[in-house]
Order: sequence, then structure tokens, then C-alpha cells
Amino acid sequence: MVDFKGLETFLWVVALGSFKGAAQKLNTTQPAISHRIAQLENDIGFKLLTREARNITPTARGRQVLGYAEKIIGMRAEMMAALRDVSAIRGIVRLGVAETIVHTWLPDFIKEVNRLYPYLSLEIEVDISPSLRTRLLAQEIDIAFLLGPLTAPLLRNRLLCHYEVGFVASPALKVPKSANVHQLASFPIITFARKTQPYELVKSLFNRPDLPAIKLHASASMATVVHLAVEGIGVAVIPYQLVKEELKSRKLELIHSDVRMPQLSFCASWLESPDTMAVELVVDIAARVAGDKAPSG
Amino acid sequence: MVDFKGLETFLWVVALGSFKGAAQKLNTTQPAISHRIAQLENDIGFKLLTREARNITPTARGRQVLGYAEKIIGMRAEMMAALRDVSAIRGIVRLGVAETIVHTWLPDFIKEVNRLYPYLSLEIEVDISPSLRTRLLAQEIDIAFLLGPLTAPLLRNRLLCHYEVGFVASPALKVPKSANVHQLASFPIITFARKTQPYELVKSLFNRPDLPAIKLHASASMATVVHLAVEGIGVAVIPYQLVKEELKSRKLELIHSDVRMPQLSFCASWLESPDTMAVELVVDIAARVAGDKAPSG
DNA sequence: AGAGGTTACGGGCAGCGTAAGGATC
DNA sequence: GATCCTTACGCTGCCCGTAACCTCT
Repeated sequence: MVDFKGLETFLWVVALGSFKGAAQKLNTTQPAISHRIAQLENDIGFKLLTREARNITPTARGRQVLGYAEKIIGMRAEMMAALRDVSAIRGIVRLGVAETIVHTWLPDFIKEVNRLYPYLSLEIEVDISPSLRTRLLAQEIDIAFLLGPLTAPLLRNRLLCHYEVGFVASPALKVPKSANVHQLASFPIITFARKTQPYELVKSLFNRPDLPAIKLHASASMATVVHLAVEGIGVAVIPYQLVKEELKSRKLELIHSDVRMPQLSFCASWLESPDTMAVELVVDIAARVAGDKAPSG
Repeated sequence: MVDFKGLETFLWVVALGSFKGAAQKLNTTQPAISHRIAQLENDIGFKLLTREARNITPTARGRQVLGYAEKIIGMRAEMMAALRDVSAIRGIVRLGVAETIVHTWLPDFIKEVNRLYPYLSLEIEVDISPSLRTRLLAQEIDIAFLLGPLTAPLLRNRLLCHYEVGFVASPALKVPKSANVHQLASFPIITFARKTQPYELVKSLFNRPDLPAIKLHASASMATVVHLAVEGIGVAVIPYQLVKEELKSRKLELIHSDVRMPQLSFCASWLESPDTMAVELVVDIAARVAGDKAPSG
């Protein structure tokens, strides 16, 4: 079957008037050009070139093919150019982000978007996942990076990263390194804001008949959660990723426990619509950056 | 580099919504499709398909590529169709032919033209080569099949066939089977019309001080030449091809001689001009038919 | 004799098909 | 468990480059 290589070779042979010239232009050998043209002529079913000594000209059929070949090759070039034309990706994308992400890979993500699509602006707002969901469905934001995936009609999701959640506490708090649920329940628990997935999870985990009522501190600010934990106010339930520094500097330490905490999965979510080009490209970048930073953990 | 196969595969995967479907459609295996898409995505530099379970849809970039791919594949199909569209080859081609050809492969040629290009009409006139040349340059005919090649600016030639020329005579004439130039010169010589290449050739061959003046009969009609020879009027100088039948039925016989007769080369000649499509196609057929009929002899 | 196109031949690599793997319903 | 895409692997066949050949100036 006729292929791009054959057409391109044909174009150059005609343009340069010689096989040898085309061979140089295309960084190959004369026999290769000869072979490609022969193959093209076979595929098409007609001789395309008259090989009179020192004078290669296209035949009637060749001239006809020439026109099409130019269009076809041009179309491919145009396609590649259009795909790579970052200036075509412009405008504003309104992005809602859960705070965890702000503290992990959001800065890298923003840099990458600005690098790849300098004509694209990001408007970023940070909120808890449930709020983001509402704002997304109200079309007040274009994308949300939140705890997901969300289920709603026309809503598309893309998994971005998972974070392991666990108990951390200041060494000053003297929590046993390996604590069962009863031991943990005796400390105040500090975690995300009310209505968030982790908050509800923690609540349900400790809401057992055999456990005393626990003190549950909730904060919409991650920094506050960390700060309270470092100050020894209680045990924080938080993705490890957010307290890497504190763990390293021994301001906080990991508490092993028999409480099984599921991972937190973060998704990009957006509304399906005819032109979500910019949105999808932004999601692509998010997926890549998030994957690079935290390859599933 | 992006190739037709990749684009075509992509089109079918999107159209059918599955790799498996595309594999069946394209008579190959699912892994092959998977590989081609992966390759295409590599070449283009973006993911083109979202592989969510049971739901394959193009990405933003994929939709963009889709449009180009359709155009490109369509263009190729259009090209192939146009090249094969015999109804596009229509009109009248005025053809001038030397009589020798009329008696050899012209009927086959006409049949072939009519078969391949039923919408094309041939207007044929028969004349001696010098007249054809004049008429060609005057643009009164579009192509000439004549003794050539011709040299004139803008004139293009294509070799069609060669004919061996020799002496033939009726057995009744009692010409020695092997005759030297002196013996031959004692008989009347019958050949082509005045001003033609063979006539001039014969004249020059026998125009020697050591030879008597010869009787040279010239006829613009080949049939007349043959008839005169069969009737024993003289020795004919004629392409063997034209008297195959007479040689077989012993009405004429070959005379071997020390006179070296060069071959007659017949060419198609036509005037270069922007649209010589039909003309060139006709020449192609002539070259093929002449080659088949008389592969250089 | 030299330039340029074609043909012949051997090697490397891409692409295919089979088969196993993995994910989702 | 079934379905469908992906990955692994061995193989075939194509395409390329080297070299010899042919043709025309």
C-alpha cells in the first residue's frame, strides 16, 4: 500500500530532478530511492517517472500524483504542527484543589503547566473536596483535584495519586510505637475538616461500643493539623507524605496500629463537554507530575 | 514517523470503540492494534485514547488527530480513485501512424485503448513519416507513430519497436538465395515512398560508382509493395514482419545479402505541453502493445 | 571514463502472531 | 470467570546499505 515514505521520496525526486539528490536530501542511498520509487509505482500501478538520461521528469500520472502527494504530506506536517502549537492552548482554566495536593505536587504541576502552555492561565482555589465537588457541578470551576473518584453524570475522572494515611504524634506525647485502637482512642485525634472523607473515616473507626468517646479535633488547614500534632496536642491522622520533614527531624513519629486505614485516592474530575482540550491537557500534566512525585504511595 | 497504517488503525479503533473490533476489521490481531496505537502515540507524543474499561474514547489530542487522519486517509483514497478513474480520460486524441505499424500492431493497440479508456476516441490517419512530422509540428495531430526519433524543441519521443529490414522476392524471380549487392542491383528494387527513410537508404546503398543505375520502384502503400513483389516485378526492401504470411506460404522468400540494412526504429512522438495526460497514457499503451508484439525485432 | 539509475545480495530491525499477564466488570 | 487491553518473545519479511552492473554522455 502507498505510504508516506514513498510519496515523500517521490516529491523530492521530482523537486530535485534526480534520485541521487533525493537520496542525499533524505539521508539514504541511491538504491533505496530507486527501490522506493519502484515500490510506489507498483502500488499505484503506473510509471510515475520518465528515466531519460540526466533528465527525470514525472509522467502524466506522476504529475497527478504529485498534487495529491503534496496535499497529503502537507496535511501531516500541518497536523504535527497543530499538535505542537502551544499558543493554540490559551485562556483560563479554573482549578479547585484539595489542600493535601497543595502541599505535595501542586507547585511542580503549576510550573509544568506554565512551562508547556505559557498562553494558558490557571486560576486556583483551595477547598475541601465536598465543596470542590459542588463548585465543579455548578461549573464554577473547570477541574477539581480532590478525593475521588466522583460519580455524577457527564463527570469524568482520572486517578492521580494515592496517599497512605496513618497516625503520627509528637514523641513528647508518649504514644506507644505500636498502639492498638484502644490505646489510640485515649488520645485526642486531630484530622481533616468535618464532612471530609478522612474525618468521617476516623469517626467511624473509633465509633465503637467498646471504645470511649474520642476527642476529635478537625481543621480545614493542614498546616494547623501538623502544628497541633507537633505541639503534642494529640495524634494526627494524616498522609505521611505531608509530614515527611517532621518525621525526618523526629518532631513527629509514626504510630503503628492495628487500625487499617485505607489509602486516600486523589482524582482529577471535570465535566465532559465538546471542547475540553485545555482541561484534558492540564489533567494529563497533573497525572504525570503526580505520578512522578508519588508513584502510587 | 507517523504512517498511514497507524492513522487508519486509529480511525477504526475510534469508530468501533474497541481494539478488538479494529483488529477484526483490519484482519489482524488485537496485540498488533495495541502496538500500532502505542507506536502512533509515541510518534505524535500524546496519548490519543483513554483506555477506560469497555469504553475507549479519544482524548482531546485524539479528537484533533482524528480530523486530520480522516482528511489524510480520504485524500489517499481519492488519489487512488482518481488514478483509476478511466472516465476522467475522455476526449479525442488525433493520431498519425506510419503504414508499417498499421500492418503490425495497430489493431491491437486500438483495441487496448478502447478497452482501457472507453471514453477516449482515437482519430487515426495514415501517412509517411515525413508528412506525419510536419503535421505533428503544425499541431494537426497529437501523436505520431513514425520512424524516429524526431528531434525538435518541445518534442518528446518514446521508442516503440524495431523492425529488421531485408530483401524479399518471389521465387519466380530466381534471385539467388544469397545475393551480393551487384546481383541485387540487377533487379528492380521496390520499396517505400520517396522521401521516406528506407527509400533514401536504399538509394544511397545502391548509388555506387561500381554499380549500374538501378530501377527503384516506390510506393506509398505497403500493400502495393508486397503485391508487386509477389507478382515478381522486383526485389522488395521491407520489414520482414510485414510479409510473414507471404514468407510462410512461399509466395516470397528471404534473400540473404552482404548489404547491411540497419533496423527501422519506430517512435511515438508528441509535443510537450501542460496537459498531455491522455497522450502519455496512449503512448504507454502503444509502448506496451508494440513491445509485446515485437520484443525488439 | 564518469555519472547516475538498476539489480543482486546479505544483515538488521520493525512488525506480526502466539501466549501469558493484568485489570475490570 | 469472562472479556479485553497489554506485555513478552520468537519469527518472518521488509527495507536498507554495499557492491556489481548497465546505460548514456
